[in-house]
Amino acid sequence: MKSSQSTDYFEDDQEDFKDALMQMDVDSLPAKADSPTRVALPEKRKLEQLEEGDEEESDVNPHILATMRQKTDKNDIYGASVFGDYGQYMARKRAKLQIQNADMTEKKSNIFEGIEIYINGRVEPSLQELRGMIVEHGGIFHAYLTKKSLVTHILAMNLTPAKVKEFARMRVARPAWIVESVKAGFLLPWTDFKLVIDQRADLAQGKRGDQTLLRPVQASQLGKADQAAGKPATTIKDPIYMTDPVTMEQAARIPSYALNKSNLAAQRLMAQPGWKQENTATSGTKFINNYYENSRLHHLSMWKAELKDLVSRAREQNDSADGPSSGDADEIQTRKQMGHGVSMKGAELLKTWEASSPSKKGKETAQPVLQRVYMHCDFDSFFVAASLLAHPEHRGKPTVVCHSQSTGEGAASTSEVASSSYEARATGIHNGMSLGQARQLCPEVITLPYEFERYKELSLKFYTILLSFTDELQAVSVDEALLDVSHAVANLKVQTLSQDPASVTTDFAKLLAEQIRARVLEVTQCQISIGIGENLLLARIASRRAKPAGSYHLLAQDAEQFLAPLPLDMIWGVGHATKVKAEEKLQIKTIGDILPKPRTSLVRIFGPAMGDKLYKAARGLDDSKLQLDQKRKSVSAEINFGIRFEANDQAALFMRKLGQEVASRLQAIDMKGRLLTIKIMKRHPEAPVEPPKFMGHGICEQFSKSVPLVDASNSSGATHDGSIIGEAAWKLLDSFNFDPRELRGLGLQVTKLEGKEGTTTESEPKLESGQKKLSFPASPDKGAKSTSDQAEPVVDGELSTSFEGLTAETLDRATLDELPEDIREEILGQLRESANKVVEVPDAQAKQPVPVIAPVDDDIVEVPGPSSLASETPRAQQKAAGAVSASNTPTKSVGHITRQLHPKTKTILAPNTSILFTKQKEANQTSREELQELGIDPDWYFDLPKDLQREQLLHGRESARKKKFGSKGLMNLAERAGSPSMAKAGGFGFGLDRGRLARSPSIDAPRNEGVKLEVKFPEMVALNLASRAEQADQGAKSHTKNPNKPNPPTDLVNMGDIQAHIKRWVVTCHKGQLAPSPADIDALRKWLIKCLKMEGTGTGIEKATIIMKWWRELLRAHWGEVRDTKSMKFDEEKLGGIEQVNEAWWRTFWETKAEMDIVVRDMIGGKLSLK
DNA sequence: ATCCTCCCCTAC
DNA sequence: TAAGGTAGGGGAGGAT
Repeated sequence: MKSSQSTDYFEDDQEDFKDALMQMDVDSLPAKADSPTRVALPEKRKLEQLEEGDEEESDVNPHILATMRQKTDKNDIYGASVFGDYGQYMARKRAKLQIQNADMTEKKSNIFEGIEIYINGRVEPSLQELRGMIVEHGGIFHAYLTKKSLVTHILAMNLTPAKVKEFARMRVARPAWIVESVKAGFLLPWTDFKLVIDQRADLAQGKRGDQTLLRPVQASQLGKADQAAGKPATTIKDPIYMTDPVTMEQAARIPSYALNKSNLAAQRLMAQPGWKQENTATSGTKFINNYYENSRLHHLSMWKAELKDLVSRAREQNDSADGPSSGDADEIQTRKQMGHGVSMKGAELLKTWEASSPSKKGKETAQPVLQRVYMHCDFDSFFVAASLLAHPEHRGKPTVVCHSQSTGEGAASTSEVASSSYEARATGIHNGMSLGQARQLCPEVITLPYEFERYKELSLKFYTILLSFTDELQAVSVDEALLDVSHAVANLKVQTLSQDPASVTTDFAKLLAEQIRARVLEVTQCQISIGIGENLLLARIASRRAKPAGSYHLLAQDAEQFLAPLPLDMIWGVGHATKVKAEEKLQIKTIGDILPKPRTSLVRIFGPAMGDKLYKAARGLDDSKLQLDQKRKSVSAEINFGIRFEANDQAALFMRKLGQEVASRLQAIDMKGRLLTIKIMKRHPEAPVEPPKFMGHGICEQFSKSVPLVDASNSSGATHDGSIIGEAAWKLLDSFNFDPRELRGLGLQVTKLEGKEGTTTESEPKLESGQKKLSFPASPDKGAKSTSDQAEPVVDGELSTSFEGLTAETLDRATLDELPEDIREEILGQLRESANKVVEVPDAQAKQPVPVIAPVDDDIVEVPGPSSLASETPRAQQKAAGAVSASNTPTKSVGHITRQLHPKTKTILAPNTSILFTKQKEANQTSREELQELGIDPDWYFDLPKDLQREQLLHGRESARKKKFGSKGLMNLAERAGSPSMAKAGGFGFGLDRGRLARSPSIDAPRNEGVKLEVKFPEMVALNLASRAEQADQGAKSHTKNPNKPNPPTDLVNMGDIQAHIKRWVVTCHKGQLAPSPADIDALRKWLIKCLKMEGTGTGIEKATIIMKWWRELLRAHWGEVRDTKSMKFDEEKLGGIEQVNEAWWRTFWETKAEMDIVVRDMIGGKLSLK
């Protein structure tokens, strides 16, 4: 590993800080040390922790630090400094860089950047050697321990009792930490080397855990002594990792795990029937919805599915664009020509060039092989980075993202840290630990709430950019992707060489990586790191080394040496279990330890696959390929949190709801399954009734069982019927005869999937036109109806936050052309605007990638198929339409804009399509007949004020036109999830938060509701609630897209009117046993959100609260409470009918509440209270 | 031998 | 209060 390849920080903007630097006293750094001695690596370490190991910025030199501190109140090294906020943060970064550059001769890396160390007592290696290593790799050595706060860590091999006490709040590590980190090339978690004074062995700990943590450790911040009883205070982090201890074995790994300790707070709450009913799985649907909305892991999974689909469709689009059907795909073509990776031209040229070059000869000439280049790109502490965009004041401070926002100092929160800033990691905090543990390590740690919406937006931007470089991309997760940039690199090389032949020695892969990084930083304001390698193994490992904020090309020739000192689980696919097995059976601790082992031994112990993987990995080899276009093999849903039943009817209700959940997910991707497997977690007899983790499952025994699913209406028996699945699920659970009170986790998985017709594997045969095979059968695709007389497809909001949207907004020209001119102009204008935002400098600068999203989707273009489909759900329609039109007409793209790039607030307030179209000025002349056809009650209609009548009418017409495509507004999750686009996406909805939102009314409730009643909620302005500023704001952005359109109605000026309006809505729907229509829901939600955001926060929130309470009361009065355990016996008709409508209403209510909570949280923190 | 089922393991 | 999901790879061992 050559340091020359190490990360480059902010190489672009150094000048800005010249002056800042001038003021700084840049001392020469100490001399270098000699090579470290080899030391065994600690056994536990996790990838994430390694990542954590790299730290963020801070000052390089004590003098600078001191200077900064002088002007600061806090001693916190990461605290505010003279430069203030973000500016200073960046300044320090640069300052550091400058200094490093100035000292280039000595500096080997930045491994210890931000680390300030004091060495206590005699050490081995010697103090001189350690000091050399520290300084040489970017750290700061302190000869004296004047002010403890200036030192981030202390190195020692032993401590006197007095010192133990003195260093009680410090991080004390063994010298091996430095030695091993240098050897590894990046900062290893210091906790792995925590100095243990009293050695009792200890051992491992939680899997994710890293630490070998010991107990008496330095008394460090952690905690006090060790734990002994399951005091939360155990040593350091006692991971009560959630996911962790499920079995007794796992629990045993966690020294501090309070096996016998019950969570008293939880116990107390659980004792309250009311609380339990409201907050545990006992409440059924409400709990499920709420839970999934807030589960980060659930979101992670959903996002991944969506992104895979996004990428899949992007590739598909490109494929067809390559084909003969050039036609309208100009955008695609353009992108291909401009982009780096799409065109093969460069690669071909390069092959030719290389083939003809003297060095390459022989058969290669005939078939030159393109050098593979893979990149692993991911964000640096994604969640935190995302939140910091809105809270720049916290930059540079130890920050974590978690659910609990309680400020209580002593609060031993069991909320899990999902993401931590590098500053936080420097204190020993790491992802996966509880907030309580984090607070022990760093009492002043700042907690930020989740912002799922934002993550998705950033992710879209990220993927959009990546796709502009290459479409050979594998979505790994919301913040991570693997790229095959072989062609892009080749292109860049050819391009550059043709202009500057002298640049042969340039590392074009790294050059490209920096271009990508710069682009992502520019667009997202977040740092990503990129690892480069000729295979996936190397690329993934290189990205660790690249962090934070850098890129690193791990050359094959250096691979073996680079990998040797790394812990086994740095290898992708190797986790805790494998690591332990390797150590126990073969004494293998590092990747290098694998080298002497024969392949046969490895295979014998780890099996053919893993054995071979390890054997190759040690040699830097890996033949795995990017996984593109995988077909779905299973669909599942499980909840292992908050499961606390009293009786079987509650468990039965839950299983049925879960069955419906799984069914919904199957329907969303248009698949059916033939095998149902249930997974049960039951409290371990020796585990406390209430585990340490609040509402957690604690230590459990697990069971599973499967049964074939049989759907009489389908020849193969495969089904996606919620009733069938739900009933089978309950039977399975019931067959175990478990005491319902002992259940702690339940899950359902459906396998043996098949597509609409035939098996998943081959559903494409039916696609006629021998076009290229569409990799994603379920994806409808761009077959836009040329004849659509329905303007509806041109949506804007719809894509907005959904991933598909990201994809690109593809507009059907014909559709567009049919729009009234003013509206068309408006849309095009917006698109242009967006485009400009994204595309840096339009035009032909051939080298800059065009950040335009791949023209993937068609959601927009999608038009409902023939009327025969009308009776199906929106999703089904989409699917069907897609299936039919799939390979024919290529999409006509008018523009590809990523609406996602718009600021969040805008997204939220942006008018949805329905408004757009509704606003068309048309006479509101109608007849009772038409009204009835539109599902509007004539009497009610004529009672409305004129403006409202118009709204209603237009809305009704629009709805009728788009039939069930209803929710186009999509600004809110709910709709998004329910949108047709999502359906095809294969994801279950994506709502930003929860798929189910979207689905709610449209899927779970009886069909044909949506169109019936359309209630248009008045614009905020009309309520006189909005301040002048708000009005101005609205006028400027969120208002209507049609400038000519007059302001909305002004009749509803008081709360009473609004309430009456809602009442009408609820009552009318109740009469017809209709679920709320997406359009109405959207309208109400938008109204509420606007209300919340009004100037003078308090007022708006208060009014919104009143409305919510009012709505809730109406629901209670007309629909009653949802959870009626009595009527829970499975009755298909019931579930399929009224009960579902009922549920749809409640779900809508709670989802709306959740959505508002998000807004409120962003505004003032906390949630909306409806008490 | 190969396939199927029931797991465990891993990743984010 | 907290929100410990979800999908795919693959191994062990039995059925074919």
